Amino acid sequence: MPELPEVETIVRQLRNKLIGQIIWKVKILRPSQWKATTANRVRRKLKNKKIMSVNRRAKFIIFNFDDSSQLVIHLRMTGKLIWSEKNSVMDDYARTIFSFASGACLSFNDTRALGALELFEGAQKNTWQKKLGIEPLSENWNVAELKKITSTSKLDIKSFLLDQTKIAGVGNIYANEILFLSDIHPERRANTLTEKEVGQLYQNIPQVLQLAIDKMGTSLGHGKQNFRSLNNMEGGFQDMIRVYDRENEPCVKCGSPIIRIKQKGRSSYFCRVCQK
DNA sequence: AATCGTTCCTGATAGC
DNA sequence: TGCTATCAGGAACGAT
Repeated sequence: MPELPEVETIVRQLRNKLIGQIIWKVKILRPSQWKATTANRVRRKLKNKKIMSVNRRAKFIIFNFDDSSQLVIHLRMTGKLIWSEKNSVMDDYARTIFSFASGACLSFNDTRALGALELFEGAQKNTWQKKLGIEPLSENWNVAELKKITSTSKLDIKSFLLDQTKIAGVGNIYANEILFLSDIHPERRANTLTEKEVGQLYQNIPQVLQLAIDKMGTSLGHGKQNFRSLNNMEGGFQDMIRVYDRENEPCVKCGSPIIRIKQKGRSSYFCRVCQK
């Protein structure tokens, strides 16, 4: 499941390929994944646009075009991007294929088809990200703000970490890992955390995400839902996972079995001895 | 305003 | 073995 580190990995790989490319044709095999528009409109609008830059905000991938419009892609659970210098390799799960004037193409593959694409232009530009919270790896990341937003939230801290309007980019794997490293029980209410615990989160959130970027993400999962970055490249952070998907396995610190619970329909994994 | 439950989607898996 | 029911979960959405 692509979270901030996985999306950042893909964005860095895409930059090397996409900047300067001009869209020639867009083949849409699953129109429902294009939000608020029709396949015909997408095809018409995107033709001849030149990609000037590729960026990330939270878990969103952004293509900025020469006319200042932007294409925003969210991979959700199983979205993948496949780059080809020549013709596209057809795949059962190809949902939208971008062909470029250079002859290269980029295929958006998505097994579960939960991913979303949207084109923004003019006044709508950047409105989509207004609701998103602080970026943990940006200069906006500061302990005073983290203290403020935790102290005013009644959410349990695990759900807080997943709430994109609070902190942008953390998903289920890293939320669990961050709480383990911070010795915080996932069911603790955000507004009950001590100053020391908020300090732990302040350090561990960017630290875990940055380490995961260095490892090019986490390739954990079953079969076709396993994460791969551009062109099916495997990440390396799965070897460093301490609690996620380790139910009943021994805690790496104390040896007691890792517990699994559900919070708002999401699995949480933790050590009941180490996390208070 | 903040929080909660439901929905989308399909391969993997558990249980019979 | 083969079938069926359940699960995985990010975020939009409507309800509270």
